[in-house]
Amino acid sequence: MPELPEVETTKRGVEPHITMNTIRDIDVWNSHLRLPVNHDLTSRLRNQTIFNIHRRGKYLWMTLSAGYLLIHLGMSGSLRICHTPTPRKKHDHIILHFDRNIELRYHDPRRFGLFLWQEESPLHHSLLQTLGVEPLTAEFNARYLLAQAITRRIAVKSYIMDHHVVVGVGNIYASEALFLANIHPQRFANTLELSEYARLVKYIKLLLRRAIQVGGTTLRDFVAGDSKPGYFKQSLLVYGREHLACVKCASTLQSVKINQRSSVFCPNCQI
DNA sequence: ATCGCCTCCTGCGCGC
DNA sequence: TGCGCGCAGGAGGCGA
Repeated sequence: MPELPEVETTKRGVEPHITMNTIRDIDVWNSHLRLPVNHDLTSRLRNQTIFNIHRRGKYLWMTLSAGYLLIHLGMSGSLRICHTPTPRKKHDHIILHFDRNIELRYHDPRRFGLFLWQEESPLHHSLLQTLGVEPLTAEFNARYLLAQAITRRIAVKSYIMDHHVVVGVGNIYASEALFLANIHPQRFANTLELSEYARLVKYIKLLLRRAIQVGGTTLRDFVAGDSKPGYFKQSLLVYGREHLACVKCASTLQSVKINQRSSVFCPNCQI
């Protein structure tokens, strides 16, 4: 579910409720995530104050009194703020109980996410060490993409979704950005020119910024941290529109599988 | 070094 | 109404 805008929206949604608030109790209903939740999570977190929350790629991490909490939402995860008492929903796997009757709930039907206590800064964790540049910084630019692509004979769509290159570009935004930039998703990454990467960078930044502004794309059950649904989905131009008309030229949009991921594009506009 | 395939898991929408 | 099937936004690990 979450791409970078959803994760950023989640961060902003939960931030005012949990920063400078203290965890008093922890319920772990299911510890079987992508990596198992620390067996001693409850004793580690009890009576710790959360000082701040950060995002790196699609990872969220918090600084606590005596350590760190590293969270990834996987494909179906979400965090939400509840006020005691709120009935537990199916797949609410971890509940942090704070002062002021506030709860932070980690909900994840597919359990591809992470919820890890860390002694050291998560930035040193092997999972975060190999991440590429943040898409909304100056480091992410056409020259960088061109240089990194020299040895990459893979579909450009797979290339921009590779988080060792740039973080936070998932299937939806990759499809949308390639459409706006008029670039065919199956072109090999090492065949694009600088001007093409410049267009791609421009539209990736534009799409991500816009999605963050409106609070993340709504898909299925995504609800932002403050329980307000995002409403970006209606502006998707190709994702989920296979067989419909291209908004630019009215040709019929096609779908191909690229690395097991459905990829919708306009065969006329994208070359 | 690089690439593509597989996997973890549940829920949903579709066609029959 | 019920059932089986394919598909889903992530990302690490594996063999080739």
